[in-house]
Amino acid sequence: MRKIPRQARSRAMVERLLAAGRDVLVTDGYDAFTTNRVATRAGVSPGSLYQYFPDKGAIVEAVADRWLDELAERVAASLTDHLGAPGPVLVRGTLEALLDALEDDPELLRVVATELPLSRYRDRRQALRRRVADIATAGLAGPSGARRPDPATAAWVLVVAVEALSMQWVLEPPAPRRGESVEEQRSRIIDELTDLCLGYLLGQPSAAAPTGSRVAPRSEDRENV
Amino acid sequence: MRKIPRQARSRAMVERLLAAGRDVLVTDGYDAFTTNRVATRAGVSPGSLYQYFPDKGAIVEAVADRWLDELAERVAASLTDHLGAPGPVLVRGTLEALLDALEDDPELLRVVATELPLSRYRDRRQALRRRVADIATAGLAGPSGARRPDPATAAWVLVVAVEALSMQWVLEPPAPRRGESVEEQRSRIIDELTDLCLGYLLGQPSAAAPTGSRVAPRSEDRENV
Amino acid sequence: MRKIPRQARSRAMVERLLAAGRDVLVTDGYDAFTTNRVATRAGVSPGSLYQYFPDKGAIVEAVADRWLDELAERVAASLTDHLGAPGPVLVRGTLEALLDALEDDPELLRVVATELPLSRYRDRRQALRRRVADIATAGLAGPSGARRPDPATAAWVLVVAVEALSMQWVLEPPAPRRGESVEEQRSRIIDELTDLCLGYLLGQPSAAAPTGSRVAPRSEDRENV
Amino acid sequence: MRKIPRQARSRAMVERLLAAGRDVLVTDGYDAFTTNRVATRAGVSPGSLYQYFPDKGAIVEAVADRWLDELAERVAASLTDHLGAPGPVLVRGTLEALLDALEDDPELLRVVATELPLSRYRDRRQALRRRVADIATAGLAGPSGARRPDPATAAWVLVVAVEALSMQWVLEPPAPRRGESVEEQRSRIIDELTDLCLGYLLGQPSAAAPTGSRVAPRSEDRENV
DNA sequence: CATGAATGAGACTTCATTCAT
DNA sequence: AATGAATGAAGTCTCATTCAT
Repeated sequence: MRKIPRQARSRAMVERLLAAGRDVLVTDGYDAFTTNRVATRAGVSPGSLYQYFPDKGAIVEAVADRWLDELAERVAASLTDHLGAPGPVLVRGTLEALLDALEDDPELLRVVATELPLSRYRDRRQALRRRVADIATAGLAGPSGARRPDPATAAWVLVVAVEALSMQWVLEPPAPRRGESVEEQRSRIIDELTDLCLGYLLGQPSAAAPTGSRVAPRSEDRENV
Repeated sequence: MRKIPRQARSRAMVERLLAAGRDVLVTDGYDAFTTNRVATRAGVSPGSLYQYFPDKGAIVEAVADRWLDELAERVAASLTDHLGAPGPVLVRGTLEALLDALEDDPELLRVVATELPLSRYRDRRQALRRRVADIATAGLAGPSGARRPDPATAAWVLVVAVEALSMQWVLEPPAPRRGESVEEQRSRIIDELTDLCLGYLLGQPSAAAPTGSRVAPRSEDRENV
Repeated sequence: MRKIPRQARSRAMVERLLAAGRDVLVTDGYDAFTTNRVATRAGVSPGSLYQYFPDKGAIVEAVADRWLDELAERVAASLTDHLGAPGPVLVRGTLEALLDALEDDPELLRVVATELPLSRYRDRRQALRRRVADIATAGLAGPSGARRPDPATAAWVLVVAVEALSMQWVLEPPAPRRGESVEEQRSRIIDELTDLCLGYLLGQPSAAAPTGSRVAPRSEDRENV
Repeated sequence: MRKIPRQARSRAMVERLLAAGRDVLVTDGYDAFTTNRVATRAGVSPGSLYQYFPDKGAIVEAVADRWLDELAERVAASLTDHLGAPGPVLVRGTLEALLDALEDDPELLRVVATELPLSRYRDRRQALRRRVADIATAGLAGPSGARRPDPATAAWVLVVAVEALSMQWVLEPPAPRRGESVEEQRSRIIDELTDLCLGYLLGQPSAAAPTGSRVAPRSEDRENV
C-alpha cells in the first residue's frame, strides 16, 4: 500500500516468511513445520510462499542458513579481532563470542540441533567450521607459541570440540556446583574450555609417530616437535 | 512354527523387526523409513509390527537404543578395564575403544547422526554420556594426577569433546596429510585426542582468568573437589 | 464380511473403482474426474484407490481400455463370423456390429471421444484398429472379389473411415430426412456406409501409377461395378 | 510504443498471445499450457493476458480456431475452384488441398488432435465440416454424375471419412509398401481416397439392402436429389 | 497372534485469476 | 492498459494406524 519499491517488497516478504519459519520451528517444532502453517503465520497465502521458495525444504534451509551465517559472522569477527592477542586472550575471546552467539537464540539452536535432520544444514555448518578452522590454522601456524605439529589437525580438533561443548553448554549444561549461579557456572565453563584449548596447544605433544601405536613414556620424543 | 514358546517367538519377531529397521535405515535412509517398508523388509505384515511396537517412533528408538547400548557397553568396559592404569594408558585405551565401537557400524552411525531427529534418541545418548562421565569422574577424583579442580565438570568436558571428535572422525575425517595412510591418520588422531585430554587434565588450570569479570579467587573452592 | 476369497475381493474392488470411474466420467465429465471423487463414488477411501491403481491416469486408462476391449471383441467376433460370407453381407454385418457396440454405451463414447485427451487411450485404440485391419486384410486378400491392389492399404482406409463415420453417427448424426425415424436413418446410414465400402472395394481402382497424378476419364470403367 | 493506434496495439497483442499459445502447445504440450507460461512466452505479464482473453480456455480455442479457419479457407477455396470440374478432378484437387493444408503445421495438428480435449474446438471443427459439406452437397446436387440418392448424406459421409483419413495419414500413416518413398505413398493414398469417394459417388447404390427391415421403396425419394 | 486391506487426515504444491499500483 | 505479486481453492498422493477375518 505504501510506496515500497518492488525489490524491497520482495525482500520484505522473504523476511516475513523466514521470520514465520523460525517462529513455527521454535514454537511448534519441526514436525509441525508445514508450508501452510508457515504461510499462515506469515499472514500470507500458501501460494505466495512458493513465489519465494521452491519448496518446503528451502525454507528450513534458509532459516538455518541465516542463523548459521550470523553465527559464523560473529565468531569469525571475534577471532579476527583477537588474532594478534596472546593465546589465552584469543581463546577466551573466541569462546565468549561463540557462547554469546549461540545464546542469542537458544530456542532456535535447540530446534536446529535437536529436531532438524542434520542433512538440512550440513553444508552450511561445515562451511562455518572450515571458516573458523582456517582462521585458527593460520593463527596457529604463526608465532603463537603453540606446539602442535600439524596446525590443520589442531584447528580441526579444537573447532569440533569447542563447537560441541558450546552447544552442549547451551542445550544441556551440566549441573551447576552447589550454590553456584548460572553466571558463575558459565564463566567457569569458559575457563575450563580455555584450559582445554591451551592445554592442548601449549602442552607437550606426544611425538607424531607415523604408524604404530605409541603410548608409553615418549617424553623425550616430545621435545623435538 | 510349532514348538516355539510364546516368549521366544516374540523375541525372535522383535529381533527381525529391529534388524529390518536398521536395514531400512541404512540402505534407504530415514525418510524412507516407513512402517510398511520395515514390515515388508522383515517379511511381516504391517499389522504385526504393531504387536511389538506401539508406533513408528518406537522402532527407530529401539534401533538407536540398541546401537547405543552396545556402544556404551564397549566403552564402559574398556574404561573400567583401564581404571587403575596410568593416565595416558587409560585415555588412549578409552579412545581406541570408542573409535572401535563407532567404526563397527559406520553406516548406522551416519544415519543416526545425520538423519535421525536427535530427539529420537536423546535420552539414551545422554544416559551413555552420563555413564561414561560417572566412571571418569570417579577415576579423576582418585589419585590420578589430574589437576582439574572439579572432576565432574572435567568429565563432562572430556566426554562431550571426545564424543564429538570421535564421531566427526568417523563421519568426516579431516584431510589426511600428504602421503599419509588412513591407519596412520587414525593413529595420529588418537594421539591428538590423547594430548587434548591429558593436556587438559594435567596442564596448569588457569587460576585466574585474565579477561572478563571472571570470578577471580576460585582456587580455594576447587580444593575440595 | 462374507467369505469372499482374497483374490476375488481385490477383483471386486477393481470393479467398483472402474465402475465408479466410468460413472464419474459420464455424469461429471473428465474435468471433474478427481481421485477423491472416484473414491467417494466407489464408496471407498481415497487411499484405497491407490492400492489398485498407481495414479489417476491409470484409472482413466483402465476405464477406456476396458470399453475399447469390449468393442474390439464384439467387432472382431462379428468380422470373423461373417468372414466367409459374400462381400455385402460381411460389410453390412460388420457395420451393424460396430454400430451396436458403439451404441451400447453412448455416454461413455461421448466422454471418451470428446473430453479425454486422446493420448490417454491411443495405444489401445490403435490396437483395436490394427486388429480389425488385420482381419480385414486377410479377408480382402482372399477370393473376395475385391479389386484393391493393396489389401493392407485398403483395410487401413476402410477401418479409419468406418470408425470415424460410426462414431460420428453416434455422437452427432446428420439431420434426418424429413419424416424419417431414427431407425430408418440408422438403417439408411448403414446402407450408405456399405455402399462406401463396396464401391471402394469392388470399383475400378485407378491404376496404381507410381508417382504422377492420374485421374483421366475413367467413367466408363465404372459401369461394371 | 507511442504512435500505435489503440486498436492496432490490441491486435498486435492478440497476435503475440496467439503465437505464444501455439508455441507453448507445440513445444510443451497441452498439459504445460498454463496461462503464466503463455504470458511469459509472449513477453507479457499474466495480468495482461486477461485483457484480451476471458480465460485460459479462450486462448486454446482461439489458437485452434485460427488454425481451423485457415484450414477451412484453403479447402473451401480449392473446392470452389474445382466446382465445375469433372468429378475425379474435383475430388483429387480437394484431397490434395486438404492434405496440403493439414501438412502445413503437422505439429500443431498433432497437439490439437492428440492432446486437446475435443470439446475445446468442437464447434469450429463442425463449422468447417458443415461448410465443406454444404459446398459438396451443392456440387453433388448438380449434374455431377453422382448417383447418390441423398446428397446431404453423401456429403456428410465423404466429409467425415476424408477428414479422418487425412488426419490419420498425417499423424500415423500406414506402413509404406516395400521400397516406396513417402511421396509415392502419399500419392498412392490420394489415389485410394479418390477411389473411395468416386466409388461411393458413382457406384451402384444398393437399392434395397438384403439384411434389415430396410425401408424398401425409397427409389422415388431419391429422384429429387 | 498374524494378516493385509482399508482407512482418512492432511501434506505439498499448482495455477487460473484478481487487483492495487 | 500493463504489471506481477498475491491469492486460495483444490488436487494428488502418502503413510501411520486399525480391525475384521
